[in-house]
Amino acid sequence: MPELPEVESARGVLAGCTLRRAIVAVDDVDSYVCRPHRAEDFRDALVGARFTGVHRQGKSLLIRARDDTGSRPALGLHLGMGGRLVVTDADGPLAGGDSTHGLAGPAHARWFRLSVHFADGRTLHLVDKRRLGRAVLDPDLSRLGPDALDVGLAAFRAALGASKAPVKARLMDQSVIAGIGNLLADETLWRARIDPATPTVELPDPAITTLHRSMRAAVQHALRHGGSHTGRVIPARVAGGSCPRCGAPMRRARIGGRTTWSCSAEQGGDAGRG
DNA sequence: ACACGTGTTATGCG
DNA sequence: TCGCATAACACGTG
Repeated sequence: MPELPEVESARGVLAGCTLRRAIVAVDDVDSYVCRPHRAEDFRDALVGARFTGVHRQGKSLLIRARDDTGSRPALGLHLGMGGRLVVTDADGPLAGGDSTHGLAGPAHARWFRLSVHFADGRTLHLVDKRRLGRAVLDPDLSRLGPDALDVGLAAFRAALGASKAPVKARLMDQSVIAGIGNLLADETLWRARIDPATPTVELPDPAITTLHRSMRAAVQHALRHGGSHTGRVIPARVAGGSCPRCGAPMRRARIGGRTTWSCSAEQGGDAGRG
């Protein structure tokens, strides 16, 4: 699930349920997800501290921590392809829990990759079946581009640059714009009526403006409606699907290494160019 | 059984 | 060296 909207709601869970509580134990059970993993690393860094704030850039989370004497290493979390954050207390899921998935229950403990226990009985779990998520200390976010949620038009245009790469690959490149994944990229380009295979350098100024507006609209829509999967073109990303706007057949391709769906009429050929 | 996937990174090619 | 495309990672799901 995790693209920008899902990570933003995870940020809300952290900010609402985990701040200012003393950390009494840390289970960094999965040395593949928790990196670098030297024994006791996460415990030494966090036990005795409290989370003081949560920052999100793109799909990355940075959780600042401190104790009575000063700052501690920050905890960096990335949800990968399917990770989630869940907070529980003695009565069960408190936040981030999902009634359909029920990821907080004991039956799902095998997918807990990192757990942070607080003095008041709450526990934060990183739940990740696929183990493509990551937990690190003092993460380096310097290679991330501007966040898709608040990047302005001028910065957006500058970030895209005059690349020969397909515009969809540029949108998904986290060092260009942070937060856009496969679904949001398809939704953005569909809203803008731009062929995802168009070399970025061939996009005229008006198309860049449209693309910027469409990206922000796609992200805002996903934030308000509960996730990247709520996009308007997402249901059409199936074999035999048709464009929700014009009814033309949807076309499947592989761009930037990811399955890509676009409208064969509105996003074909020179649409959005010239 | 087999292909696929809402992500990131290392490797390979021109 | 630069920039882009692909493979690899891990594992549940259809």
